[in-house]
Amino acid sequence: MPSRPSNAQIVRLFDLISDYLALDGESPYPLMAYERASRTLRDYPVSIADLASRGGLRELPGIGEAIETKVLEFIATGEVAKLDELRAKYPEGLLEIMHLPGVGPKTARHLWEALAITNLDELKLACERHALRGLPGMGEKTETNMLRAIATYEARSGRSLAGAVEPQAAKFVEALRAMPAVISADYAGSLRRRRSTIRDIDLVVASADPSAVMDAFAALPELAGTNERGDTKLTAVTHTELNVDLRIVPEPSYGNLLQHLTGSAGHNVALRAYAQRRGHKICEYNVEHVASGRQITCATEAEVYELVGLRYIPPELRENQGEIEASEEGLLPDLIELPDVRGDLHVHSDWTDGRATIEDMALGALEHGLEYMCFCDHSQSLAMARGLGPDRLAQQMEVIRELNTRLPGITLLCGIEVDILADGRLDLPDESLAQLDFVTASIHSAFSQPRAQIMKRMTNAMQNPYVRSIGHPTGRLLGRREPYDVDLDELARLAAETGTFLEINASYDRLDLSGPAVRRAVELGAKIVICTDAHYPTDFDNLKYAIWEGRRGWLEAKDVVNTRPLSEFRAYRKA
DNA sequence: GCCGTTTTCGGCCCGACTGTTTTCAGTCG
Repeated sequence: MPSRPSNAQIVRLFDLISDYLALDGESPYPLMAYERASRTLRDYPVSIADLASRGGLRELPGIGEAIETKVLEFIATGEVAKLDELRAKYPEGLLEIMHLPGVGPKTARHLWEALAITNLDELKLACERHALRGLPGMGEKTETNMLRAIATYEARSGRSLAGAVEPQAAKFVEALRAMPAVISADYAGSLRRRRSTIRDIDLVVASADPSAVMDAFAALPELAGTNERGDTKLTAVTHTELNVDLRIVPEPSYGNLLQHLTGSAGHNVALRAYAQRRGHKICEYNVEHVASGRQITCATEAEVYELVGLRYIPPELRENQGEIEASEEGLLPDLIELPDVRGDLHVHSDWTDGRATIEDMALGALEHGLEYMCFCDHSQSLAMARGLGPDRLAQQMEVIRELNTRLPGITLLCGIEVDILADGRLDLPDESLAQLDFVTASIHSAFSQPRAQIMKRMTNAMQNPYVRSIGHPTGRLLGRREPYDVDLDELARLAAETGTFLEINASYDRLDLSGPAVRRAVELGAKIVICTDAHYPTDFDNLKYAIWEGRRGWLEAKDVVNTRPLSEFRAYRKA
């Protein structure tokens, strides 16, 4: 009997089956069913194998008889016959190829059949040798685009989205804090610095009984297994195939270790050099006063910084980007916090690609303590999202205005996320835009245009008197799509000049603008709006990710327009 | 392959744009 498979192994099973079926030319609906099942299983927090063994699998949405049978087959035998059949027909490397942006199953299979390309390396070589342009439907541009896509793919290298991982890390911290032997617990590392992508979860614990903590931790149901275990350190792997490092120290050194493991490496090197010049030596267990040889342990991180003569530096700033100098000179920013945000100006509904009604989205915003919110559904050119033309937009306005009269506690505004078309025109006439309280303009097409054309589109949009903000200004999708070729400095200058706001989009696979871009934009005089781009009522929870990204960009509430009460927000005018 | 106050078959968000072409695959949220 094989050992119990991890959730990630089971999820991968169905990802593979649907990928191979796509190569095989199967109709799209079984594929969609496998993909849906895969998403459901991926989000399931504890052992799927246990659930399946109890016969509970079919209670999950999207799991029917066929998929349950395959999970049980996999648990019993470690194999699935259907997948083995498919594997025998196609080289595995085709799957990577078909997941490149701009490439699909048909193209991947075509490349294999016509040029015997079976993996990314061979594809790269073929592009470099211009072997693709001889094939029907492919040309010079195809080769360029594929080479760029391969480069992006190779750079992503196994990092996970912080927004997908943080809830799990927070649960680990909660579970640790509930253990009797635990005095303090936090996550550290890049997750604590609020990087948008992370490699693993670092957990730090203060306890006098490390062995008891490790025993209890290793038994948590979210863990698929443990790898190594010493006296003070344990490494494990979650069902989602994320590595978790647990470090345990005595309470007096907790601040030292937390500071050390939060990093970044660059920050710690700079901090130690700074401390050395002031006669101190910092290590992960204490701060040593070199002249006297006295070693001082720090129960809190703040003490570490105080001991070397610095003001406390928030984790988001610890990237060796001038934070030590700013701390020394008393010039650290007064960073924005989640409760500072009073309104959300980018919310979708089921009138386009949102998944909830206008009323449910409004209630979601109300429950999250927002004072105002603006519906900005898609405009007509985004047909797949059933984007709004002038007539449906007018109808939607009536619905929103009516609801606004009978929903106390929150003000509902009418807006649109209008597409900036490939030629720079907006997707709706000014007469429509003029009716609205707020207009966000976004690029959703022709991403690969040269910088001059992208900037022409941005300029046209920002110079429109009704466009109040630019949505997800660079279009990046973390780990999946590079930003379009935006000149950030020019964008920020234009934003400042025209009085157009720049968005921090809170979707955790966007976080666009990025922290560093925010810092630069504010330096150049741009004002920021922080928006969820919510498609579900629960998406208002994502606001915190945009706050984190903003904090990484040294952002203060005063530079964010939707931290203002509604009356002040309304008073902002375009230049 | 899943689902059902459309219950055991017939739906499954749906149309313009891009790069390459003369009929189409893939992408956009």
